[in-house]
Amino acid sequence: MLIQSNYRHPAAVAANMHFQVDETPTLIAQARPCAVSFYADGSAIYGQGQEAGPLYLVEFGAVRICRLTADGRRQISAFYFAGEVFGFESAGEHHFFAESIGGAGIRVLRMAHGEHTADAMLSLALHGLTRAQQHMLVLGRQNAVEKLAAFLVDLTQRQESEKLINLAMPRVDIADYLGVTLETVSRVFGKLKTSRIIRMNSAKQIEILDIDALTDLAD
Amino acid sequence: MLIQSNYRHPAAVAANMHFQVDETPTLIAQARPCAVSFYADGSAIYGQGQEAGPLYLVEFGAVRICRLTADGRRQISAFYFAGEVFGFESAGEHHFFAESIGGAGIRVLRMAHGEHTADAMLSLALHGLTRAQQHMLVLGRQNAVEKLAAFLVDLTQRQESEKLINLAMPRVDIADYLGVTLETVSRVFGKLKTSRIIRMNSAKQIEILDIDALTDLAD
DNA sequence: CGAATTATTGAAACATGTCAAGGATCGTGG
DNA sequence: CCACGATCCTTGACATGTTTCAATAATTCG
Repeated sequence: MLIQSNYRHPAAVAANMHFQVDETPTLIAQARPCAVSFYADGSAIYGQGQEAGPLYLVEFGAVRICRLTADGRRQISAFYFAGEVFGFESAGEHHFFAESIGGAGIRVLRMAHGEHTADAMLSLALHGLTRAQQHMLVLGRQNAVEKLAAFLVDLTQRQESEKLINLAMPRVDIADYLGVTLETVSRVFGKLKTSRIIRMNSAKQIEILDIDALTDLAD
Repeated sequence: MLIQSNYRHPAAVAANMHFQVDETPTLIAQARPCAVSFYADGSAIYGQGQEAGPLYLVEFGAVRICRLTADGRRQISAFYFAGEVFGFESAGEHHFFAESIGGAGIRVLRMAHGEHTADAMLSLALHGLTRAQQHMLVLGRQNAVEKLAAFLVDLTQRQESEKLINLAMPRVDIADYLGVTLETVSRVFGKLKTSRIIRMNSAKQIEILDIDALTDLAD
């Protein structure tokens, strides 16, 4: 009928969560040290149905968390970048896929049990919940321009540079994150360009020219 | 209809627990007993910016969790019914509103600190996160018919009766939960009626005639 | 019973999706 | 280093689902 997801998935999915920066050192300190694994572009870090347990720290690159409908439409619920932790799930098995975007280095954090660990994880989980609810507002109540503005503002806040954004993911991933099509993403980028709000040095590198205008659009 | 202030034992409400069924008794056992408060239709149980801390158990009635955009658009991120627990937030202050729908009895659960409490809360938070992600898929990738079907299927699974649904909330709340307008909700109800998938005894009472068809639509 | 609220239905406008073509970019091998 | 194919991105024209605006009907409540 309607809304078609851009990306037809071959198979995998992952977990969920967002990280709380403050708690990350605590978690890492309590984890048993593990080597960093490299995941090639598109490869699954974990998948739906797989047993959950460890957390994952992104050392470099990016990760997407996604879920599919029966007919292959895809929703990306979150992106994770260097320094961020993901992999939360209900104790038991994963309900989503976690996949590398353009190649990523991932460190596994095998958590010891204990009160401190539980507190740190709770804090992370609650933070993720808050982010998830914010994203529901974007998905349910914002138009395409507002969605993309919100996405860009989020990226500026999570990355080092205030002005320059290097998009790790292709348009189709942005589309599936925002609940639109990749064509719409492309068109909105065009509008933001002609409005002099952003400038594009290349398809993957965005320069923020007017962060106030962008913030206003984002809500 | 109203079960006024009669405390329902956890075991008795376990059947319609939306959150992790197993953990609710644990939480209640660890909470210091508090009286049940009544919140009139539309009144706030807590609001944005307010300090978070306790959890809340719905004794009767229903609750909506919502957030507004700057220009007044609203997104409801979750409903909670009798026997369910809500009030999770990042430690600190609430980022959303919790409001009574049509009058609700709420018991405050003031949690002790400790490992068991943290584990139980973590479990609840992770479950909530999984639900949030599922709802993102609905908001971002499903059309109006699929959205409403998913909503009805969810209700049948959370309420006692398999066939009869008593909608606690008005059409506008359903609309704001599903990210559509109330007119669209009404029109989709009409389609489901003419398709013989549901029947409406009144605007608030829905009879499921073909749960398989509904489940198929929901995905 | 009447007023206020809530729900339904219709017609038209609009945003976004769909389909299609062309252009840019990237990586690889000659 | 260039050429080539594959992938990714952009843009246009048109179709369509949903919103918007408006009017009527049903329900609730005092």
